[in-house]
Amino acid sequence: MRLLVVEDEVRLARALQKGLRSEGFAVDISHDGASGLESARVGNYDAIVLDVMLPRLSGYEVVRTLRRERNWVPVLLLSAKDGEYDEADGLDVGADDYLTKPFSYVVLVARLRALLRRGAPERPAVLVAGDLVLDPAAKQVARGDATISLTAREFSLLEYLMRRAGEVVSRLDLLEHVWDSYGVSEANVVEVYVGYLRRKIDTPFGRAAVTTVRGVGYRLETDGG
Amino acid sequence: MRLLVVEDEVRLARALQKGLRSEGFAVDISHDGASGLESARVGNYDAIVLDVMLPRLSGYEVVRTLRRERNWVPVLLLSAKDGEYDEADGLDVGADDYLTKPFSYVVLVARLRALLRRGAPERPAVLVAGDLVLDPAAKQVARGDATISLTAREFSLLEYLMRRAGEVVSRLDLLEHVWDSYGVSEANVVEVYVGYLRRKIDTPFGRAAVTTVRGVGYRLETDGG
DNA sequence: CGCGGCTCTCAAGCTGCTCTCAGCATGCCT
DNA sequence: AGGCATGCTGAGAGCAGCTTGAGAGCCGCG
Repeated sequence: MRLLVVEDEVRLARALQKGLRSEGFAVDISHDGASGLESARVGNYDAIVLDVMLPRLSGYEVVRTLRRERNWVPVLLLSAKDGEYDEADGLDVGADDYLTKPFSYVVLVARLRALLRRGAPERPAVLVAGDLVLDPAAKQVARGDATISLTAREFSLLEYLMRRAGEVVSRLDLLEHVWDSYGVSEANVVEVYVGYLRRKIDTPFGRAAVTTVRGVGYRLETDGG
Repeated sequence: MRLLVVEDEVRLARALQKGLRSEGFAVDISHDGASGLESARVGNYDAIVLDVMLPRLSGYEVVRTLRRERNWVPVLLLSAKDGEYDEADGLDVGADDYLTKPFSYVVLVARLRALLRRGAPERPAVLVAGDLVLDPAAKQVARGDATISLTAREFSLLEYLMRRAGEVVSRLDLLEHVWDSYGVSEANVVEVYVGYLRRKIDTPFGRAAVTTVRGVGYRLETDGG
């Protein structure tokens, strides 16, 4: 089992390396966010232990970036703060587990083992379809390198379509899940909003992620069109 | 994403509804166990937030009943007690996650997101006949590597034929099952549509998946022709 | 209080799907 | 082979369903 430990505090990093090695892990160390990200990309690790407070690039940024790049290596976050916000943020951002400093070494090893057992999570925290990426927590959408700004309604619509990517989703289904008021709305809200969405995520890129299936509904292509 | 919140404390329920709506969820409320169960049954929710201490029917009972009815909607339990027994009970009973009151709103949202992420419903199987593949959920058809675009009627026709692959299906049978209106249609709709279908799934590939059985009907070859 | 942005309604216009009809091709029986 | 029955196909009318633009109401913000 090959681990990467990203931790700027040198003594703690050393201690972890030594301890984990004695548990039988192969352990590499990075001391800042940027080099940690770089190592994570190329290193083919079985798991990563990642401090949140890091120079150059925070642990959050590192996980988020990895997940954007569809790298689902198990990540265990370490944070000095113990606010609830941190935990939530970390998990939202795509980490798999979380420990607050000061942590017990034994607990760390136990959690790591659990992570490795579980393997990479089958479902990432961000939704991906081809070059379309939607981050529910950050409320952000990107196509390729371009960040796309959506209104709340447009975002919900795209999120639901992406969660059911590949399937045809009916208008009624959308009314029920994206608009609270199922049956209340008589008019063609759904059509209108699909139109808005296409103008933002399809037209500028000359590709169609959202397909109309006449008489049935709409389908988001799993390959992003 | 459509959520049901079952919580008897009116102010908390309101607050949750407001907050979750601002996150982009569609939120319904029930104030007791019995009506919550009823809503859960018919509401087609993506997830349910369920208080344990409820009038008329406890949260435990609600989950237990749902699971008995083979309803696997993701459920997050909320409890005022914080003994470990509760958690175990809740999870035993079939809940997917658990929070103790007082809980952090941010954590609730993060856990909900995790639940929704996990709750990917697996798609129903596709129909296969030789190199012909039909996906009812995606409303898509492929022959070998080529994706074929069919109209709604053509799709229904092929789907019915594929479900009865190998059998000879009569015109009357098709009128009844593919065209709602059995007997209404006097003309040769079926022939016409079989024609359309062949032009799309047979002619371009130089093979005949649909065979005419004179005086009887049509048969879809199990080996795709 | 005015402004801008978001949500939703409405109506007009267009696309392309569905079905009919008529004529042609093919198969079957004597 | 001839003649009848059955199935196939091309053309086109009608229309349901989708798209789009314009604009009204509403809310939050300065």
